[in-house]
Amino acid sequence: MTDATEGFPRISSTPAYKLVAEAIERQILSGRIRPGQPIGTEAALVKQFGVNRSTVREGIRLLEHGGLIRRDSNRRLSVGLPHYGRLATRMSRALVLSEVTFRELYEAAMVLQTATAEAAAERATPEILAELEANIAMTQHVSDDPAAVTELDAEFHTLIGKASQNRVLQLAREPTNLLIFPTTGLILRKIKEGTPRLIEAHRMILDALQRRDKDACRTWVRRHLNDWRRGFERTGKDLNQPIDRIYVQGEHSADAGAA
Amino acid sequence: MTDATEGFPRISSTPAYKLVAEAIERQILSGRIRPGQPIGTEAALVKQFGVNRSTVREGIRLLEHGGLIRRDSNRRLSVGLPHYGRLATRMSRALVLSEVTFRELYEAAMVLQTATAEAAAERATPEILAELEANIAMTQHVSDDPAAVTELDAEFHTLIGKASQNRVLQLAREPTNLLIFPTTGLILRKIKEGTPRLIEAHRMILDALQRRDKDACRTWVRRHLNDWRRGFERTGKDLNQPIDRIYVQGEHSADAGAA
DNA sequence: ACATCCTGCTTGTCTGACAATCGGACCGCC
DNA sequence: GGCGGTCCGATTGTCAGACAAGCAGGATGT
Repeated sequence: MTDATEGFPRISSTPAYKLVAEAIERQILSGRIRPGQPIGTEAALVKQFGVNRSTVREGIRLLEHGGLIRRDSNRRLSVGLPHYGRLATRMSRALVLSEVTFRELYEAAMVLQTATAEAAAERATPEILAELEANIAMTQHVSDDPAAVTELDAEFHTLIGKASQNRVLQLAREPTNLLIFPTTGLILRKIKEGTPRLIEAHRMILDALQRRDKDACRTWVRRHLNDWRRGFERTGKDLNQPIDRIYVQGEHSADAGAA
Repeated sequence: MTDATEGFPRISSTPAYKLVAEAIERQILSGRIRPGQPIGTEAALVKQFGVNRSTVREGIRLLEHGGLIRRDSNRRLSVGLPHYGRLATRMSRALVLSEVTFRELYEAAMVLQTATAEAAAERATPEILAELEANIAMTQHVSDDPAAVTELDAEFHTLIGKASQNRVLQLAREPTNLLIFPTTGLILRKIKEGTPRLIEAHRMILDALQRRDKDACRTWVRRHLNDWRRGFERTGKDLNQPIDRIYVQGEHSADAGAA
């Protein structure tokens, strides 16, 4: 005890792999390394940080998972922009796990979707309008298949997000999309007149976008979502119940490429 | 093209550490393991999965980073709810890295904050109203210190998020809060009349909340944000410029304990 | 009964190794 | 010269085994 080594407080119990992650993270966030630029190999990082490769690897995993780092085809490391889709998946997962109710979801979706659609009415480009048109045509074409319609519905709304040219809104809106989407499938399977109503709503929304008519846009988006809600209630469910666990997927499972 | 090799999906052998992560993730998402419940030790997982401990560790890191798994004081693993704050940090980081403009931020914030405030007007509890009141009093008290005012401003808006009792909105709104916040600091430092205006706006918003007056609420939130925008422009900046890199922090850096 | 010590268990880190894969150089053949 | 095939080095994914430090809980001495 009389020893000089006794009184020193714990400096920091932060494990080394976290320190490694932080160090690289700072480099990226500060802009010293730009997206797309390669990071050294594991061996190089080992030399730079003076820790073991296992430790470096654990640190790298963190960033890789966070999307700050990517491995391209060569399996080499490079800086990559965080992927919105992944983030949205994780947000929906968090929402489901905290047992958010359908009512909360509905309320938020109403706000976000109307706002996004209004922004889209201002700024939609001809290209996106064409994509929306194609989407509707395709929906009409597969209108017998609820699963396919559901998927196209989700795509439709994502396209509107893109049309808004506001990435903050897009990111905020995407989780509601992901969470509403599975329920839409259930509804369409149970309620026959759901699909035609959905298609009509999409048509009217697109029409409003083309005319740059924000009010009509708002009206039809509201109507569309209210249809969803009515359908939801007609399937015998309660808006106050939490979103079912089943609806959330792990973030590693979304790999089906766009056909 | 006439070749049969054109339609094959990309072969991608998923590395073992990812498989481990997915397996555990599925257990958690499906509800077989509940939040708070402990997961086996590393050694146990090694036995269950039949892979090396390094591999298990890399897999665990992924989930730990994603917030699905936590290490409590004993450093033992247990399931934990994803933390909203962390998610919001990561969202803002993604937005900054994709060079979102202040205009996008402003537009989204306008929508989200008004909607949140309206919801809060409906459902705010006396407890939260008291907290808001205390927050304003404190702001008044430190009105000489722009940094402190800024921090309290951020807290004020987070409280309104809580008052809305809509966690979807809350999560969607938080990133805009995080990103607007540093700029508010700059503005208050430069523009003297900023602080009193801010306090007045907070007062009026709280008043509207207490009267459950959604319209007044909306009006004052809009006014408050417009003040921010005017201040922003008066500091000589342009709404169309991307949000500065400096404003985003790594997610591991928030460690300064509350004094 | 209480304080103390010892003994595992668990995690964080390190050492060293090997197989598979990818990029590139090199070589032989048309 | 262009082409395909082969070999080599670099890099990653995975493994086996080891050790120090922190912590829990039981054994021990008083």
